Amino acid sequence: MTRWLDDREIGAWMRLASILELLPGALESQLRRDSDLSHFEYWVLSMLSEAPDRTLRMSELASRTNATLPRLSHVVQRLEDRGFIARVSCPSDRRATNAQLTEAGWDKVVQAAPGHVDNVRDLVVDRLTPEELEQLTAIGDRLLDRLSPCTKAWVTEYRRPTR
Amino acid sequence: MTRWLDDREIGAWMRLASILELLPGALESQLRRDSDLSHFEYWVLSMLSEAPDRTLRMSELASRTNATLPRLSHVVQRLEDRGFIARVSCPSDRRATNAQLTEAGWDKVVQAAPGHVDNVRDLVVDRLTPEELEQLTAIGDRLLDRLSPCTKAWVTEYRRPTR
DNA sequence: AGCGGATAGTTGCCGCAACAACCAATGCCA
DNA sequence: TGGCATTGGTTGTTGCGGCAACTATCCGCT
Repeated sequence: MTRWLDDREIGAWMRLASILELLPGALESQLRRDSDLSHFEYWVLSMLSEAPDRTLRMSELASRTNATLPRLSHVVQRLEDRGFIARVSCPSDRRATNAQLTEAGWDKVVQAAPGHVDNVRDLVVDRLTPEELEQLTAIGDRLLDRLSPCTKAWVTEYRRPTR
Repeated sequence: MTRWLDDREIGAWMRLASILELLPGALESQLRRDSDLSHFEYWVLSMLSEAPDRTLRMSELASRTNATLPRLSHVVQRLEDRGFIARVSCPSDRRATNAQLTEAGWDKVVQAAPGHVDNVRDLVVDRLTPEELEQLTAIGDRLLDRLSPCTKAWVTEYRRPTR
């Protein structure tokens, strides 16, 4: 017996579904235009830029970017071809691969970050009051509990490194 | 001078970005598995099923599904090949095309809807309290104001048709 | 009437994502 | 130490989304 959505529930869901459809494109187009990066590529470079020694294992990088390993593998491949990342086989466990940000990759993030952050502010952060920002955080936690508990765990403890 | 994100802002943004990455996949996989439809295809069929005469102009359908016209055109093409939609050139304006849900298309929505709604409940609606649902609605409105005002207008006035 | 611009859609091409199949190294246990 | 399941990644194929170019119709103006 299906419980259909009532008007309140539908309202919330349609808004979320619309955002799901619209926001990625808005993020992509700025990054593509200004830095020739996809949002996902930016995320990958950004995570590496904050990691100790600018290096992460593929599987760790995958979990921090919410990607599957095959997807990440392809993306890292392309970023390596462009000279932003180097792949180093891990000596202690030779199945594993470490992805390391190159100097050029670091420069790329540094160049891309300001425009991207401006865009995120313009599209999201600055649209919301501090209360709404907190509400969004709480709502996000609820949804991530179901979608991917380990993502939630990692996001919850995340602190921006001091630059 | 870029204003970087502080810890609260980053927290909210990372949660939203993660949801952007994870939720679409979770929606897709249920629909693909149970009904061999993408989430976007479902949305298209669903909008048609609620329209008068089960018919909408391509451009109107595009705006209700937050799609570009080229994208919609491709998708409708495939749905037509599968027998779920018929395209009829509009007599009053022969540039325009009307997309109409066929009987088979109607049956498809009817068959797919319960599982999809269950999934939406499981992933989103039932994870949130009534207050959070209202907060999500308000936050969604704020973001849609910037992302796509006409989408917001349409979503705001939307009411589920009585079945 | 007829020309120019705007509107409505379609088509072709390219790039990325999902999935499955695959390979290689490791750990475990007989 | 040999066999086997597990883990960590990579590769190949397929299908969808985005963009740009194109066609066809309509509208306005002279």
